[in-house]
Amino acid sequence: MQEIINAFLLKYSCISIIGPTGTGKSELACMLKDKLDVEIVSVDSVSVYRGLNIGSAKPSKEILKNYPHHLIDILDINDSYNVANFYDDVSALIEQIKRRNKIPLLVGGAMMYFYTLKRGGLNVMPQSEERMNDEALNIIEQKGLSELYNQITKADPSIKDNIKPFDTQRIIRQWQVLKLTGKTLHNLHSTIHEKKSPDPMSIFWIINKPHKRQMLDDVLYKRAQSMMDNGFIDEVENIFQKYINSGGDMNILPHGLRSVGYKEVWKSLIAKIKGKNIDKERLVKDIYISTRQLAKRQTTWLNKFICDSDDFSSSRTYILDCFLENKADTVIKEIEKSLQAHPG
RNA sequence: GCCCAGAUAGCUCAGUUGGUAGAGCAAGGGACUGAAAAUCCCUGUGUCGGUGGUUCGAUUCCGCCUCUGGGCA
Repeated sequence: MQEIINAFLLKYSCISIIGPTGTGKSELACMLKDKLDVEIVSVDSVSVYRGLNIGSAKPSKEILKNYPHHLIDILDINDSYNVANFYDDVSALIEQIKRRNKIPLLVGGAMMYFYTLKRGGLNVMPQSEERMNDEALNIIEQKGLSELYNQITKADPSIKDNIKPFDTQRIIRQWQVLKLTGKTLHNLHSTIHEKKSPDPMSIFWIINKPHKRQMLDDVLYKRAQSMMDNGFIDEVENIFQKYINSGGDMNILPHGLRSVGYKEVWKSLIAKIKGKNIDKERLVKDIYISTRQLAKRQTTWLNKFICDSDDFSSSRTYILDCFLENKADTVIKEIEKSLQAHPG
């Protein structure tokens, strides 16, 4: 086994298992850990939050005990986290893990996070600031979103090509960056990259997905149902109560709760306060639909990954059928094959 | 049995003073540089319940029928 690891680390920096939600990526990671000396790094924008367990499909406490994951349970639900934070964290982790002579195994479905690794980092530009977000939201409330949009497109009309008039989130971000630097994002994208680990050419990709997205439907429906059976509502309700008791505005979701499943349950808890009963069946259906849409967006990323890059036709990439039986063995075989392939 | 209200896109419903229709959601596709499980963009032919009548022309007006609510017996 040690030989494979040495050979792997000579050629690559990490393995990335990437795929839509519900395709068994985590299970695959654990199975791989049984066969290879890896350290698992979660690439998931929701599992980073403590307390978000059922809805994020986070591995159970027992599993985490035997199969520790980095970047899980590192934040409080009110903390914000973003690609830049992730990029810093993952870079540091990869270096540390390699130094321990183990293979970093990144697993998850946060496609933009992976995309950032694939393109070798972010351009240098200001951090997103909560304070400025509030300022922007204020302007939107008083004068409307169009006010911000007018400001940014006046500074650079070509922004219209990249940001549409109703894209609140991107408009706010662009407005911030413009205020802080006097430059547009587009300008800044042609400046220096923050170059950190890993080198994009040194990532071994495993794309874990079904042949057709629709093949996942059944899995996703059952998953929504079993979350409900396992006390998902209670999980969110506890967080909800604490949040309200500490003076939180229920109409403004804490960071971690702005995600599939959580936002649906949160909404029904607000309705419950107003005297409406929670229709569990309806909720399961809503969560299912929302999850399915997420899987669609993730698949669009994957298609882009697969289509527009030469990297992805190389020996560094393996497209794995997520419904296959012996996935771990298949992956190891592919890794060995890749190591035997032409050097470099 | 009688009275009233409905029947229009996969769903919820607008609408057409008569010239064969459009929103939201869903669905499908796409974008993506510090919120990304986020945010946004593009895509609408459907026997307008059936049938007969009036009309140049009916989804729209009228009759009958079927079904679904609700009320009265």
